Amino acid sequence: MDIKGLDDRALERVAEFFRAFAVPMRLKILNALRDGPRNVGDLTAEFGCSQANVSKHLAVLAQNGLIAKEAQGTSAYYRIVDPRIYQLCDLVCGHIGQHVADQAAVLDVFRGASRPKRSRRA
Amino acid sequence: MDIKGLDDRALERVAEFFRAFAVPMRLKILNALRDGPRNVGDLTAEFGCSQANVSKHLAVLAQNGLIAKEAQGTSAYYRIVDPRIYQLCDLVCGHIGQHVADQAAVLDVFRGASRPKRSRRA
DNA sequence: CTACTGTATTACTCCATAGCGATTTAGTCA
DNA sequence: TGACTAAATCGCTATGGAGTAATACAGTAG
Repeated sequence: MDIKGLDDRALERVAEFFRAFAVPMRLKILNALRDGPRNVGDLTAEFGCSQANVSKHLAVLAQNGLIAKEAQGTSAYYRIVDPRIYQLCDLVCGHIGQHVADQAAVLDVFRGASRPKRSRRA
Repeated sequence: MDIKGLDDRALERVAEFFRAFAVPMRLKILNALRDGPRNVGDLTAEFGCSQANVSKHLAVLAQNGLIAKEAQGTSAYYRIVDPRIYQLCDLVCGHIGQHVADQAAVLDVFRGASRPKRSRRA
């Protein structure tokens, strides 16, 4: 499954998937679901935002196959479908960490720090 | 490097990173850079959109540490910084493929198809 | 210097969507 | 049946950002 030869329609789908991760509140929700299913009221209380907001974000995540809903009485419990998504998040976090470190090194250069040495990067 | 304990500021940063991938045109650009550096004019011609648009997307990608710029005369060549980002894209493509397959299976169920058999997936 | 070329930036329009409050819908219990 | 609770949906505002054309800003050549 390779992104290389995808047509416009498929690329739009991939972009939509990334968009599901592109909102801090949704990342919070995914984090909260790490330790097991939660219902809408719980999450609303935890984040201190409106119930409508949480419900909508959950719908977006579900629509992208990231979480699944299970009704229990009047409650709706959501759970992570595939824990591998956390690997994806961690990959990104790692990359950002690296990027931030690089920027810090560049800043050091501008500030005249004599430590950089290994910034052989065009 | 784990997403679990990140504060709001860090989550905003992670979301921004995902946002860099959340536009089809930017995915196209990343695909185009797979086989080596390209300049702005080339990409503009290839995609048939405005040069301003390409330039702006390149700036966003560069700002997120995904690509790097190298000036050559009046031209600006951009290259992929870390090819591992394609692993990330492929992970996502795989997940989408799975998700689509699941949806197709569900559709089959609703259409009364008696072929599904192997959709053992909650 | 001027003319030319390739990029970046500006000013702008338009659309998608995050967020909220209010309402509707669905499930439960009396 | 009606009252209660939880979630989903609706109507709305405001903001972000993708796209464009036009302009500004290099670098190069003459």
